[in-house]
Amino acid sequence: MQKYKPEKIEKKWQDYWEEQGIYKTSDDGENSVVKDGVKKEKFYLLDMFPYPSGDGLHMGHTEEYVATDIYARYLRMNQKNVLYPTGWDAFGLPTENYAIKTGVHPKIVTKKHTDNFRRQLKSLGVSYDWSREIDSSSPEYYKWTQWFFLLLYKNNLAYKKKAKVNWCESCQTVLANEQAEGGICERCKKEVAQKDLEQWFFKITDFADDLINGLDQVDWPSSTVTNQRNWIGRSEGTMVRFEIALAPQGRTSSVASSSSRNDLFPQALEVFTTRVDTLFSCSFLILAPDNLLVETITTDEHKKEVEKYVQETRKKTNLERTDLQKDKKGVFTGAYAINPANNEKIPIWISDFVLADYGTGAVFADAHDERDFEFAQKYNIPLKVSIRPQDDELWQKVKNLEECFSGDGILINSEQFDGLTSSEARTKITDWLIENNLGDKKINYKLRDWLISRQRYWGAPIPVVYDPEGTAHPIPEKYLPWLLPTDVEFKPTGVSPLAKSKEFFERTEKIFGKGWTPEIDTMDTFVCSSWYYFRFADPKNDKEFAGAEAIKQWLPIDMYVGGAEHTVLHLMYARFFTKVLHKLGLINFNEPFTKLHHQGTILAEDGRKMSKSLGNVINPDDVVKQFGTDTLRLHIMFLGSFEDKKPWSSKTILGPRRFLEKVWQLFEKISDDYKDKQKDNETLLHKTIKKVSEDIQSLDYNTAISAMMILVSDMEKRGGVSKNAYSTLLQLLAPFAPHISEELWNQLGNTNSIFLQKWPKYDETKIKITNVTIVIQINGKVRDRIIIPIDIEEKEIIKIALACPIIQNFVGTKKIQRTIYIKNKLINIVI
RNA sequence: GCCGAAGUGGCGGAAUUGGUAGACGCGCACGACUCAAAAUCGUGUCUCGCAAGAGGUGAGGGUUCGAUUCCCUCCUUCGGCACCA
Repeated sequence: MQKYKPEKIEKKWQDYWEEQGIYKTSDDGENSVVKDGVKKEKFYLLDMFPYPSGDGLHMGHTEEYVATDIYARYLRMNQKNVLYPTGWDAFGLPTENYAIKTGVHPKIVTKKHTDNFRRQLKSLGVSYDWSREIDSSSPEYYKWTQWFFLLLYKNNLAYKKKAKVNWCESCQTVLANEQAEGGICERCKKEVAQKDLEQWFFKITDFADDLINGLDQVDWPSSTVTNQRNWIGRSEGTMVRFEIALAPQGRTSSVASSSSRNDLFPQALEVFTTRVDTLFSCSFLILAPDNLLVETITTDEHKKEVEKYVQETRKKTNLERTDLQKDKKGVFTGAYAINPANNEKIPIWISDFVLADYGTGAVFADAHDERDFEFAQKYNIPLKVSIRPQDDELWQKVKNLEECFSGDGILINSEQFDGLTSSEARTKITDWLIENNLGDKKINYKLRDWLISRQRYWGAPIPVVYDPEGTAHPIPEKYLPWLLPTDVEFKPTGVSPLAKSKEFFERTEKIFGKGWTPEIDTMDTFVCSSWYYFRFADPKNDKEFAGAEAIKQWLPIDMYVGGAEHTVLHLMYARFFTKVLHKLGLINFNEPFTKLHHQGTILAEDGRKMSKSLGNVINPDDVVKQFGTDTLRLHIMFLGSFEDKKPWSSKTILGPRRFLEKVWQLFEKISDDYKDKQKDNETLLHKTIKKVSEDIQSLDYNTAISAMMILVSDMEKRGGVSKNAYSTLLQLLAPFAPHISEELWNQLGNTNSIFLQKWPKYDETKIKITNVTIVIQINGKVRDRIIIPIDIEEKEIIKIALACPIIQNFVGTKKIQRTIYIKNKLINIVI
């Protein structure tokens, strides 16, 4: 037999599997029916489809796809009908930037990159069903992305409004949040400002509660569930109405002189709070500078100062505005409000630590909030307390306003509510406010509607046109796909590149009439990735985004795998789309991803992140070339637990390679002339079948590999192995190292692929052991071990244990206080 | 600051309804083979100790016959959110 040379066998079997259609999923027919007529159980296994970057596949991809591939192969060998597809999340900014730099069209760049990704994936032996490949930048795909936009629009879930966006003055373009991290433009390193623009939004906030409730039904990592909950940020509280006290000498000229303004003058202002128990100590109100009420309520006397402050905050960048270190500044408006709890007249201030777009853009302030406390001290606003902490020492300080107490406690200075606990008071005060028409229960969310407009080229055009009056009209479905024009300049000019397309505008006028113009923004690429998992069920359908039957057969996804870094947004958006479809009665489930796993990051050998700038990136292609695909697959799974981050090691990869060499060498030692039954260690073999099967199901691939290593070492030591036992070993190894397993399987004389075999079953009777090692402890310390037949009773064990010389030494004449016996495990003698 | 995850040999990591800590792999040491080296094989490898034994899973306490595992306090690292009233 020749030496193990992976480069000679791997390509061969990859081609063979593809020719034989081993990975192909069929919706019906042979593949989904077992011989006896029983329908195979479906399993939809999905990787987050990759963005095909110019760097090619990195180690994180490799880890993820090899892990799911092992799972897919295991499922198929267990007679599951598996849908395991992939495709390309191909729209996006890096490709567009590359086009700007080089002048090469993004379509050509994308083709180049996806070709490379596909080649790499195939060389890793990943068993995707390539007949279902999708590309989100192809018209066949984005036709349906646009269809989804129209669906949302028709159901009042898509709307246009003015919104603040990140604007880089130097680049003359809008930036995505990721490009404006820390308020600095990624490209020119200059500060990013806020700018108001008309933008399209999806009404994801309508589904806030559904998105929270659904989290109870899914089997996801708890940290991801928590992150989603925090992101939605549901908080229950109370809306309190404060009457505005008209200051008679105040707003004379500008407000009073304008009669229309006078009519509009607000009677009351609403404030959201989760701490209504502190209402009696409320000493002032603070509004966000961009709250629309600011202009109306400010008195002439304070007008100048307020305007100056508002101007200043408008100029601030995001970075400055959220800088916590800076102390809180604000100005008095001259206006007053009435505290509904005690009818006290309290001043209204403005400050930019109050956010305009959360709650009502106004807060009530008191001594029981750190920020309010600090603010009041700075501007000498008188405070009082209404919550008494348990701790007396703390109470002395709080009472004298030396320290802020923001926890729950007992109410004081709160009239009929005195003596209640904070949580009791929150209910009772709210009820009282409702009875007196002074407030309401209210639930607030941090979640905002999803801004999907992008002033970019490489994305799906928003299917909207404007009539000559500027009113938006959805494009009728029959004109989809609403094609992305090709006659554009990529160089950033401050407007969407589509604005420069002659063809695009001519097309619009031709179809809709003179003076009609197209929407020139494209959609956020997250829109494309919010529904792609439906498309795999029916990727060639040109009548629907996916046929109802196909959806029914395959969805929801049984296991979804991808990195933990972008999952809050992507998973949220994808769940939102599913919930929309469910609400509209188009599907009968409301969570798309039943089970979710995140792979841990593969760090560089030095423990840092792999990055081009650090020069510590390992390219999977190089590893395949040097060691072979099977070794790479085994090694990356053997590095550690799938969900933990772990450093790459170019040294320890020798271990898995040696292991495969041993498996290869072992072929020479197959002998059916031996009395195989005696030769094989059947207990170990069946234990290994059990261990590997269980570990694959829980993605504990590292320990599964370790179990196979133990089995192979044992076979080696015995100097021979039966063909049966060796065949079983190859079957266990096949999902992990498919090429070598298929090769050796073939050399055994099998004509069928190993992947058409049934997964080995273990025999419970062969695992059953007759002798066990019992640990003898004295006072909880291990002193000796004895091997005895299984299931011996305690009395018997004590007798045997006490007969051991070592134990006798320890016990001597001391009295035995008690003994603890754990059957077939240990005996602990307490003296 | 808040939320979450994690801290185990020289290194990557095993082990949890509380029951033999360090599986498996790398590295290292010694031995075999070799003119030699590589490769391969064998033996050993938590620390201290000749040994008997003692100590040991980030630190300190607690519960228990027994704690890497459960509880409390603290430290460190990583990830996410970041003035959300």
